[in-house]
Amino acid sequence: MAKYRQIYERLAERMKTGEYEAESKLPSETELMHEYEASRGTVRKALDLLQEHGYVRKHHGKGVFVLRRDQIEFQFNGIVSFSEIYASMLGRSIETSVASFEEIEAPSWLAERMGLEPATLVYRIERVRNFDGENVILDVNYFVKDLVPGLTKQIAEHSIYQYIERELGQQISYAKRKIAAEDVTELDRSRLDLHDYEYVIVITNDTFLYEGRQFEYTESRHRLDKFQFSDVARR
Amino acid sequence: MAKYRQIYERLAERMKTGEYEAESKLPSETELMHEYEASRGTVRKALDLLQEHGYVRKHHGKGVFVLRRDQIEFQFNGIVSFSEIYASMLGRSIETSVASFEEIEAPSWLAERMGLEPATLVYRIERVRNFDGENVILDVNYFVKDLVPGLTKQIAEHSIYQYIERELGQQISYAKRKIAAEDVTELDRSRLDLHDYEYVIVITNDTFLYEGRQFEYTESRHRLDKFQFSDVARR
DNA sequence: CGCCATTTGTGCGTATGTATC
DNA sequence: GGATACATACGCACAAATGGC
Repeated sequence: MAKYRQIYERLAERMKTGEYEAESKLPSETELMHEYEASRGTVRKALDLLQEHGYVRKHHGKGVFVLRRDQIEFQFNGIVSFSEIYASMLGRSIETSVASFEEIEAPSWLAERMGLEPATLVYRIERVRNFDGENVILDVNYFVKDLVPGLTKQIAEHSIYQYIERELGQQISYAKRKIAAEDVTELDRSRLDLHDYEYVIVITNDTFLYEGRQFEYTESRHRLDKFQFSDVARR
Repeated sequence: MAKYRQIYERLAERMKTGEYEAESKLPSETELMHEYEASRGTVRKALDLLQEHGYVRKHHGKGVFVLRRDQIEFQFNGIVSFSEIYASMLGRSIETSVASFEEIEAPSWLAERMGLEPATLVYRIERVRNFDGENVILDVNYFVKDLVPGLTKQIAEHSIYQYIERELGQQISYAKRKIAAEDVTELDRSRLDLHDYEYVIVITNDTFLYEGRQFEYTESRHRLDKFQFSDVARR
């Protein structure tokens, strides 16, 4: 591991254990240089990384200050599937069932949205998330077959992202998300236990690989009362 | 302006105008050194910044590649007031009216939530956002008076954040956000044109200064059909 | 396969600028 | 003004990944 990463991890650990207390000032760059026997540039890279990850805040002329712990706890940032968030927030797990798994030619609206050639093959997957005996979330995923080959129903029952990153070795780069309320559709009614809610919260997700190629479009449709989204925004 | 920022801006501009095309490779660090008469470290800082802001992707041993344009458009990340987002998305401006402005002792639920001493003074502000002749968003803000002194109704009519950062010189550090649907309240009915929607989308916002002190709690209550939230998540 | 040129990644040392106290 | 601390910039050396030969 790179030296600046080692320093980063060591410092992060000392903040987590409380050795460096919240609100306190970290040793100066010069002190850290000696302590870790590194150059100033290396120490600075470690500190930059700590700031980027929300551990500390640097202040020109004053020093580097440890931020309060609770900031780091709610790191729902980045690309996480919403069911994961949901599960972790409620402290319970969700049962997932694959309601539909097919290989189709991309419909025209999808091809246009994703910038695909006509007739590109995609996997279309419907997954229903059951919580406390009720179906409350419907995920409809579209994956480009060329970019995510070998997807199976078994994989879909677990974590597709894990498959993409670990098995295929593809690096996911970024996702565009949109959240809005929509009228309930027939599909929603057939898959979810909607009671008499007339609206669902829909999260659309366009996910891209590192070269900027889009490999996924997903709609995550949540029953109104079971939807919640959290994140932490930083300046 | 720092040299690496100048290089960053120049390169970003050349990508925006299409001089550097999407998917293409940028000149190597050595070439950029000569072109901008800068050291390699400086060029690298500019490139790092470009990557952080989603313009390019660096690849060890291969080069730096321009990402597709549409990625950069939706940069709603960071801390932005939701009305700003909303306005920029529709390409029109929203009219804001301050429906209520008072200085009160923090109610107990708020004191507990924000970790305040009992009887701490806070400003309570209600603002209504009118779009196309309809009141569709109600913002209820609570600001700790000690941390945001001198707030007035006039300031609330414009940008409170701007006041905090420019006039008070306070640095806003991060915000915790939550989005969920809630039943319509009496207050919603009295302030908004709700038609017969029974639910509103509520964004709660806890905002902190750089030392980790919370100075704001806000609820932004949106009529269901007028709510939309976008962001870009990066790994 | 190995070798090599290219390109980005890491690390060091140094000098100077700027903010804070 | 002086001391301290972070910010910027330069130059150099070597490591590691990539791709062509």
